[in-house]
Amino acid sequence: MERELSEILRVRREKLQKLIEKGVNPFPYRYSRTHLSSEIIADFEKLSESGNTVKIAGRIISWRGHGKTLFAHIQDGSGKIQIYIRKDDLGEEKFELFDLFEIGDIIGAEGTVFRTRMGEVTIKVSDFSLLAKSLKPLPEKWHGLKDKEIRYRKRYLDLIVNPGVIGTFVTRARIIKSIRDFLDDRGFLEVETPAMQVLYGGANARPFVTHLKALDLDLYLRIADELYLKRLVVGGMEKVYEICKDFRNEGMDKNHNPEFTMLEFYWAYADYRDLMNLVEEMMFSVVTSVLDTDEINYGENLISLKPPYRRMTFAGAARKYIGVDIIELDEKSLIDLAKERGLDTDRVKGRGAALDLLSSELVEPHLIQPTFLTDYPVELSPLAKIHREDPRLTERFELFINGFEFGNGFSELTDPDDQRRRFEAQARARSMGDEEAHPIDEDFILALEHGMPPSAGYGLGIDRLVMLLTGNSSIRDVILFPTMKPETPGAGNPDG
RNA sequence: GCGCCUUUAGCUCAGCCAGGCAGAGCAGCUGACUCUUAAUCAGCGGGUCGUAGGUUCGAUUCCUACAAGGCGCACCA
Repeated sequence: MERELSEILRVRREKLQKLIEKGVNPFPYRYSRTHLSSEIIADFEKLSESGNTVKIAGRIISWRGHGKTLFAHIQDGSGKIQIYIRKDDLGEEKFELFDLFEIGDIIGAEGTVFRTRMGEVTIKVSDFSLLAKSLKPLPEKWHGLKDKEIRYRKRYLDLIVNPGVIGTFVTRARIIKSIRDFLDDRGFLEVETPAMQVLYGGANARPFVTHLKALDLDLYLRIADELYLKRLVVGGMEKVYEICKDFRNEGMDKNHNPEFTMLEFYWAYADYRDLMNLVEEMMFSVVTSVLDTDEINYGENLISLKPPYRRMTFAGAARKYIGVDIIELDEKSLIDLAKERGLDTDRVKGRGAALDLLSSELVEPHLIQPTFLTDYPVELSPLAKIHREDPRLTERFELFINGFEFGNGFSELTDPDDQRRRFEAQARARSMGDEEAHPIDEDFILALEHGMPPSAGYGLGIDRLVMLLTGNSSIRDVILFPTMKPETPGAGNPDG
């Protein structure tokens, strides 16, 4: 230690030392608890009548000393409960030992259950032991920990002192479980595909690159698992899904973290219409099993996730919200239209990008209640099958809720020759400077050449779904450890 | 990537506009208190004012650069 410890830290070290001198192991091995705090509160009547002893364990989060008695709250994984300590009950020596404990310490306590004059369920402690000494002070109990930087960097503190944070991540886990249950129940098989790929694909995004020394080979972290899952459909896995991290080397903001969690599933012998029915059923199943309701308050909007969801074609929605049949326009007319509506068209390259801009800016914000936008222009969808009634379109849809996209699905392109032509169009866009355009994946085309059954596939950003169902407006609040810069330059280098 | 804002005690925040000994509440320490609950009462300690420069007799305060974070815009899921 170069710097002198502040008093607050020095006192904690001194208490640790005194405990050791008294023969107390400040970091023991185990504790047999009989109840969680929530169980004691739930079973209070029975426990108090029987007079049975309960044993709990957790962190001291508050402390109210009264001379020869003391109240404190102990927080465990299920909640918190008050303990009551009396010198008369414990004897002088034991009671004074408690003086060496403090807020932040993890202790075990046993005793009988009663209700205080103010009505709070409380444990009257007959014995206790130290389970872990805390050498750092906790953030304040009343204001909590507000500094977002510390909350994200030291999530453990956020979890200890800010009520509701654990709940967000419990909900997250339930959402993922309910998706698994839904798909498992319908015969989908969960699989794992490579996170490190020789060639990336399945989305338009810039990838991360890493290097495998053993093979002296550059590898890409996956931006999507689509092309691998479709290879599995070729191989006869007719219903597959994967929930995994994808990695995209792009901007970060409250809707984007460089690593994020995606669900993708593929369903052989179905088309995008079947898929929309399944997706709305899945969304309803998830929200009702997790929240016990099909309605969500998000911001100012009350959103109902009860099927059926509104379905509008891309062109129809544009006619309704823009008043123009944009699908009939060429690139120049589209850009003129965008400029006319005050949009920034500087970065727009190609007809597809112009259509995308118009829809994103002028249509999608209107889609508050769940809406499937269908039949996207072929330029925007290099992996989707051509529409059976209009060769300018694909059989693709995106689901919008509250103006944001909650998934992207289509009748999968299974014609290897058409797939090659689409890849080649992407390659041209790439050579024109579109860094996010799809690279040609010969190995994937080869797989299609062996014959892929007609299929429908869907992708859903899990983090955004968690945001929707937990009412959080930043992706960083639904990811336990969001990506952060190191506090000091070089702090991430293990060799110093 | 651009713009705006933030960074002061362990935590939550004042102070800065108009330069002059570094402040409060909680937490901590000492004492009182055997049903408190933001316990109360009396007293005490605690600071690299984000980092580095500049201006000045003197900088937490003014200026510049840098760093981290937040919000908005742009891009994306």
